[in-house]
Amino acid sequence: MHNSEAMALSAALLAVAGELTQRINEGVVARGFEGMRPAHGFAFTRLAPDGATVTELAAHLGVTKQAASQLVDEVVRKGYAERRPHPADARARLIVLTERGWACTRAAEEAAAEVVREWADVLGEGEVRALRDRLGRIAPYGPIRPAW
Amino acid sequence: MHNSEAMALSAALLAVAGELTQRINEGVVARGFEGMRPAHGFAFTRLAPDGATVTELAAHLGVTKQAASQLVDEVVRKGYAERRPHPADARARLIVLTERGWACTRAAEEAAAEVVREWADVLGEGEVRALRDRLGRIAPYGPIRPAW
DNA sequence: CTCCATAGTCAAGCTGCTTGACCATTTCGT
DNA sequence: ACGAAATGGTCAAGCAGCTTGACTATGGAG
Repeated sequence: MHNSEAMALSAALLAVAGELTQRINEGVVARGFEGMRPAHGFAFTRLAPDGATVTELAAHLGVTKQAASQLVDEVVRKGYAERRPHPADARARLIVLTERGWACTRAAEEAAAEVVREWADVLGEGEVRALRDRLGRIAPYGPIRPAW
Repeated sequence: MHNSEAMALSAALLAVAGELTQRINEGVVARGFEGMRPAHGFAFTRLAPDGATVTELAAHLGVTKQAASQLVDEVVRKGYAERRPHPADARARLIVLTERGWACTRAAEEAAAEVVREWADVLGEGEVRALRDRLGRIAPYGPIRPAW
């Protein structure tokens, strides 16, 4: 595969990723969750199962723990999460989503599903599943980083 | 397709896009082009064919023309591009890549090809081509936006 | 020729991130 | 068991990249 083909793939991938992020965020805001940015959503996906500490969140987002703490301040102030004492470590705090935080997460899922449905209209359902499987096989493990 | 499947696809897509961006940028820096950020690369892809004006660049990147002008200042100062008088409009300036700018673009292509080759090792060459084709069919036309 | 739109820049301000410093608690080495 | 080092978290200051607002110079429509 030539370099120019690799660039074409890269460009398409980044364009699709950029549009997806923007569309999800717009969908979330349109559903009444104002002032939310994409980074909040990525934080929520880490907090969703059982909560997380600030340090874990920082690692997930690929930023310093100060930046993560600041982001937590913001979502706590807006009512999407709360800080609880950590059950096993008195230094740490467990950040967990509130009911409003869960509602916002569901809104993001709906918005994502809308975009994916448009892709299915173009590619067909099976192709979209194939896309998911293939991307899943090359997706890295590390922190989620902004595309640029 | 359920919402959770859409989210799985979205997460994989964004993770892959984030890693690709980071790896390309690291590859560019490792090849001796220090102080380059991903945004520079996206600017270069617009400048590459025949140059562009600041306003066109701003539209391509989805930022204000002041921000684009500032970015041009930076790449001009670093020797990757230069401002020339526009052949058809005395208000405008045509921003074109220097030889060093072209070298940097080639370095980005090599770095991208390296990452794509790793994908081919996992998925196979045919699957990667299929990925490119499908992403190309759902890629939007508008400005290239940062993933978040 | 007049009037408005457009290309570009200068200046000021904001936001989200970084680095550096610090305290409280846990964990490790002996 | 105890002191030292590591870890979780926050406060504070600074910075980079972006925004809005204001302005000049040129182009184009009537």
